[in-house]
Amino acid sequence: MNISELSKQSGLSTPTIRYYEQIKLLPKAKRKSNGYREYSEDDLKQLFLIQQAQQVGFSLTEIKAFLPSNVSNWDHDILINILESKIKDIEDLEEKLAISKQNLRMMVFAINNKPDEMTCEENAQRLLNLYYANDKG
Amino acid sequence: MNISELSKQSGLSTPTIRYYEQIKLLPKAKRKSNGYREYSEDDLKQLFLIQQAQQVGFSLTEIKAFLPSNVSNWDHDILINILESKIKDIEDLEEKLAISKQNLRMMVFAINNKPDEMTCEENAQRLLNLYYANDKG
DNA sequence: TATAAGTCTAAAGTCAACTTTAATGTCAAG
DNA sequence: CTTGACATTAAAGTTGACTTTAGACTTATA
Repeated sequence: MNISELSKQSGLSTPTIRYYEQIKLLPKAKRKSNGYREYSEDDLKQLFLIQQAQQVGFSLTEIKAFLPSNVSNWDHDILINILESKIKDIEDLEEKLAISKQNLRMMVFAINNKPDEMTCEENAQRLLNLYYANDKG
Repeated sequence: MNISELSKQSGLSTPTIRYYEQIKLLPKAKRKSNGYREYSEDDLKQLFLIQQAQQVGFSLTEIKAFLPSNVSNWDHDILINILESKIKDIEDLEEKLAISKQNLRMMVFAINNKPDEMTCEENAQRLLNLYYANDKG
């Protein structure tokens, strides 16, 4: 498929795809006789994989290290180590997310239950304190 | 406390703290007679809160909207809506994280169980396919 | 066959979130 | 009373991840 088709299917703009090739996040694309890039389903898979990794907070540089072409050059134990450290990163982030979610829920609760005689300003301060009480204790 | 003390306690550099004031993520700091900024424990709390929000993927612009001073100006229902949409964002991200974690675990497993007669290149391709089998089905 | 839509490259521009620089002022220790 | 650590500002520079621009070539449509 041409680049615009890959763009449609992947949800990435064509300049982004060319940019990924430029920074070697994608291998140099095969070219047709007219010089146009030609892509396969595998390229599409790669792009989905990249997007997924990006969404969970990995930088393009980090992702680069995980491309199969790179992965195959690696020492088994080092690779396992890196993978497990990524799993740990994710678990750390999951914890932070859980805390933040709980804080947000508490804010919703606090706002819904603001005592009538309290001004908005006072309530705001009260929220910040609640937030912190939860955060630290 | 002075800016360097706040820097130490918060883990943010002094230029970053000044930068946050500049973009109004922090209120204009009180000044001592000599012009030095003076901070309190509340400022430290704010910085922790900002860092926490940042870690779970909110931009500084988004965070700005949640500072108590801004929050107090808001319409109750809109505020609740925003908070709940943030909770949803977090839940979406949690799902993605779970998938990525599972994928990483599967890669670890696959690497540990690579058939002896397979080359690294072949194994890499096999991993990508495994990754995708999991991803889509 | 002209015109629009798609492709190419290289280079410049953008935006967020900082950091660095430069030039200057203040304070604490010897 | 000077030296060194800390403070101030405004402005420029950096990095990551793209997007936009400009000029040229190719392909599909009216």
